[in-house]
Amino acid sequence: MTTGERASRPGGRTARVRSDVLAAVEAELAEHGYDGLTVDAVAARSGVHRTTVYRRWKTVAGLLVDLLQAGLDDSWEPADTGTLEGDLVALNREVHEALTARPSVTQAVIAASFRTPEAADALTAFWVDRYRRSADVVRRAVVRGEVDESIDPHEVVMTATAPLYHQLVLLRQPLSEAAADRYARAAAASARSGLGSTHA
Amino acid sequence: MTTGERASRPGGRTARVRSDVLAAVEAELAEHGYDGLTVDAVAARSGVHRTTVYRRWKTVAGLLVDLLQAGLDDSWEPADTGTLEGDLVALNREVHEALTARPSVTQAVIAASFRTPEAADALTAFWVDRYRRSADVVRRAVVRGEVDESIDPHEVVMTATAPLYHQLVLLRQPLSEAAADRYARAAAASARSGLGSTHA
DNA sequence: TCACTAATGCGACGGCTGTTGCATTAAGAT
DNA sequence: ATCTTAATGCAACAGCCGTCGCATTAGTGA
Repeated sequence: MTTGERASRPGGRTARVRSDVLAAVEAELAEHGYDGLTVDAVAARSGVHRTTVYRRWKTVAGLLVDLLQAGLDDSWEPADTGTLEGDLVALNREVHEALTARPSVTQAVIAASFRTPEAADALTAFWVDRYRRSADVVRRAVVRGEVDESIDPHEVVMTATAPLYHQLVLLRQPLSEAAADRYARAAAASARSGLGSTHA
Repeated sequence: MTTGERASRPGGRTARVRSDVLAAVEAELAEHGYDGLTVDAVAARSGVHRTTVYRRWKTVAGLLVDLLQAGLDDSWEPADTGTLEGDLVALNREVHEALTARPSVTQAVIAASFRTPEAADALTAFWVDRYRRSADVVRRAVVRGEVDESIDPHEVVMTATAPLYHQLVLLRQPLSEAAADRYARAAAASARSGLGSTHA
């Protein structure tokens, strides 16, 4: 992210068109979900011509990718509550909120990632970045002496969050916030007892 | 599944058309993946007319759903190795195999489930059934006295398998069979130490 | 064997998607 | 102010997708 945007003519109109289109994408997404997201509808709502949208964003997935990058909060970092369990619970609540929100932009982007490789790559990059940052909660726990250094940070975070994605995205079944908390606590407990060690 | 097939005329041609079309779907899927799966291509390859395919299966997703149901092994049940850990490892290897196979019908069906509600419902039903049966491995462990009866069977299985789906389907990153084994063992250990209790 | 009719084949159509060539507008430089 | 040219607007087009009305084929029962 923070990809310099070195266009040869980044002037007023171009920028205005982009923000108008992305706003339209978000609105259409909210109204009709990803299935109802059409280049034509976005063009009509934004007041920009169809051809322009096709030329700059190529596909519907491209629009979503751009929206994702534009809205990327580059300063995101996991909350620091002082304990591994608290950090993981906070993390899982964020994920839970993102996946159960109506409409869920996250769900829409996931759907898009199954259509075009570009969307898939953008989403993978986004998540790799998020998981890399999230691993800090485990490293902090190691520093505090809360867990052993042989623990694999990535796996701990994965263990905590994976059930949420699995249940809400793939299985498409309800999952309470309490259940999300439970998975977080289970991951924390597992790490503290040394079960997440890479050479266990 | 085992839905009686009470068509008003289930005669020879109808059955032949169905098997020809489904065979074509499988072949097309193997060659071009889900993205390249077209009703027209399926019709051409099977020698059945476009209109017929549209009338009986409605959409591409419908074809996949039917393929899924036709190939459904209705007698599936989890392996019984004698220990919870062994059962979960065996389970995770099955999931790992299904998700890393090329081409993966499972991956294709997942992709389809993001397009039409019918495919989503079929997939959800399929998975609910699988997880219900899989929960037996935990119930057997309870009977053996291996784990406490307060353990939630569903959550144990979920904890073991979710990371595989998350890593291979959503994050789209490689995952070794050894890593799959590790997640299975972690879930087993967590259950044995009582961390998966519903009232923990 | 013969009628009955469900299932399929066939051709054509309307709608939507994405592309292309050309005209027009407006940002940036002199 | 004027020029240059990137970015956008515009209209028309080809291609694909899904549907419809009607003709034909082939199970099914008498």
